[in-house]
Amino acid sequence: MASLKDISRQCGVSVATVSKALNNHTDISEGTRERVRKAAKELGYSPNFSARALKTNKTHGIGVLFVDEARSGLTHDYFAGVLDSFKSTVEDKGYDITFINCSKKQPNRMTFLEHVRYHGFDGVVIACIDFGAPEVAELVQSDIPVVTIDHVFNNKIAIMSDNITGMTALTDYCISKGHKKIAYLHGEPSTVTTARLTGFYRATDKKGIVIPDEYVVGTKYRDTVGTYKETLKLLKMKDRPTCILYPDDFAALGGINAIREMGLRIPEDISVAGYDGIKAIIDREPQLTTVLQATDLIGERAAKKLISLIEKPKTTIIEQVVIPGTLKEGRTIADLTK
Amino acid sequence: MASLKDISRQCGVSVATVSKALNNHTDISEGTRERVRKAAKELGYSPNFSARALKTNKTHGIGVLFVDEARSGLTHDYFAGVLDSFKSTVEDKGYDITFINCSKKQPNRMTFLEHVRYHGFDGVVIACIDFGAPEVAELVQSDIPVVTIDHVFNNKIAIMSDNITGMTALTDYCISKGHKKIAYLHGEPSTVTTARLTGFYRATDKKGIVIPDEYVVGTKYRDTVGTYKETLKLLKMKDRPTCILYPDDFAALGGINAIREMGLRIPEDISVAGYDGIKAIIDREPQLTTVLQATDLIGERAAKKLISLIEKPKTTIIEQVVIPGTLKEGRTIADLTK
DNA sequence: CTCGCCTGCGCAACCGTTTGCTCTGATTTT
DNA sequence: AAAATCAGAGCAAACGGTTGCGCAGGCGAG
Repeated sequence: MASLKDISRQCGVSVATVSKALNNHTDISEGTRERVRKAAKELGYSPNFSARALKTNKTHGIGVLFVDEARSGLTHDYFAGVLDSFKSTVEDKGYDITFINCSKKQPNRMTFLEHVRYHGFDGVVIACIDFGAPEVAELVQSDIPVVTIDHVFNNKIAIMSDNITGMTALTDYCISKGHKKIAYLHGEPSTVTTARLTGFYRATDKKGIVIPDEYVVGTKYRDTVGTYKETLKLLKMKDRPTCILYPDDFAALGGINAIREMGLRIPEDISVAGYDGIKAIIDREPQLTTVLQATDLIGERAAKKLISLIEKPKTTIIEQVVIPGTLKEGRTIADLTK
Repeated sequence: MASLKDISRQCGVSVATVSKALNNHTDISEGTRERVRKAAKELGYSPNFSARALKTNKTHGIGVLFVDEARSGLTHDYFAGVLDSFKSTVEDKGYDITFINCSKKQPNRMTFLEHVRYHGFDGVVIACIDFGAPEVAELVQSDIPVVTIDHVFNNKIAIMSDNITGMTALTDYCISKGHKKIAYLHGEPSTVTTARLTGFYRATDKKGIVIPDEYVVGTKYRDTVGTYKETLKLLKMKDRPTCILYPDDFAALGGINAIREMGLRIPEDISVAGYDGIKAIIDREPQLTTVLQATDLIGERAAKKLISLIEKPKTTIIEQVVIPGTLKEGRTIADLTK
């Protein structure tokens, strides 16, 4: 690989001059600059990231921590959407993204923080992870600029999908269609789940609707087996609900299959709704009623906030940005008012 | 950040000794090694990736080029699956992955190859992209170790999902259920499409089944609008097919909706099948018959091949690895033989 | 004519690591 | 006892690029 030295030799100027010429410093004459540029092109010069980073202590690199229980969050539609949007936003601004290695199999693996320091990432975005893990806390509490998604840490920027309002809207919608016996299979305990439960009860409380405890059950996110089983239980109750809300669109499929298996129709016999707005699910008839999370906006805001924090740490406001979702009315909630 | 120099000062030994001690060179006494390790821990030493990379000319970094028409391939279930598996495999072996910047919005953006050289990636994996783009060709034909997925370049390693056999199996299955009038809405021209068309005709030819040309139509991948329209056309034909095969599971949804809209039942009135095996689709009743692509295996093989090419360039065989898919029998193909 | 300023470029240090070679003192071999 | 070997540690250059400072020459102004 051609280096600055090669160009300097070719042009008969110093390495410093070459560097300045290529970086558009003002103290280089137009003539020299052109000669240098030409030589660079001829020699196939390629700047060296490592050398530059070593000297400037800036990498223009962002570390990404998207970890699912199973593996990375890549196969998780919601997070894949967020990441996709995040990626394209930071790339537009000249940042590159690298995954923070989360392999457990490595002989002497680094902690997340160690890995970040090693690479010298300018900032980090975290999502879809066990936020309680000590390793995550260590990273978040370091001096590295960090933005978290869907989880709030003290004194750190967080981008939050508005789960409270979203769930309230969804529940309100069900109530407005005349449903009173609404069951809610929610996800495992987490920031997100808590918010949605809050939203759920906020809606029912406001209308004075009392939801029996056995209607509200925790199941795993993105798991059809759990929802299948719990749905069967709900359907076999003496006082069966008229409407079942699921942790997410995918998990809803388990419920839908259970309902069909019992010979019941959706929405005539039983109404259902999901959460997320996964295209592969809501595009299919009967269209699932759900709450569409604005993954594009979430990723974009996360990216912009993080870059701002990196480039203007003083003036960047540390805050929780809440991104609203939108109720997506499908055809799986029956109108009982007619 | 503490550096080797800090440790050397603390321990009263040279920087070289510290480096060797931490890297387990054999010419350092156990005593010194221990003292160094202790000091490193105390000072919170973190190795510097850039310095190391600069010196050794090795980054242990892999560049990833997963570009969709829309944006990255992250929201594409198939590629997300492949990438996820790829990621975890290389991470287990101590490699990190960074996306090759494909933003078009950057003022003076680098070409893919320039970006790869800049970062000094040890290798590159390419998928889900317009393989005809000159920039991609430039990258592939460089001296950088490269593995492509689902596309063959001359003299380069390629990991291929076995689309020929997969499609043959699917078509055979339809034929075995007594279907003769099989329509195939395939994707836009590409390596993958060509392979599947080959597979399709191989199956029909073998059984001496003649497929009218108007039964075979190109539509976009992962697009429900196109398949919706084309399905309506097929259904309105005088001699309507009994079975329609779609470019992929997601695109199949458009067809399914069109069929339902015409008041037809699946599979009683018309049979359908997809391709890919997207969980959010095939887990729903009636389960879509499809071909499950082995994303896990594809990603893993791509990773292992690439790492082998990086670490043992001499002995690594340049070949096309073909990964079979599996027919997933759902409930959307009617049995006409009974 | 002299002074000061501006323009254009080079000097040299430095970023943190790695590694081949050298040096020293001790131990083993003959 | 002299020579050869060896373990353990340091020296110093090198990787490629950046940047504050200094310096020379040309110019206009006083």
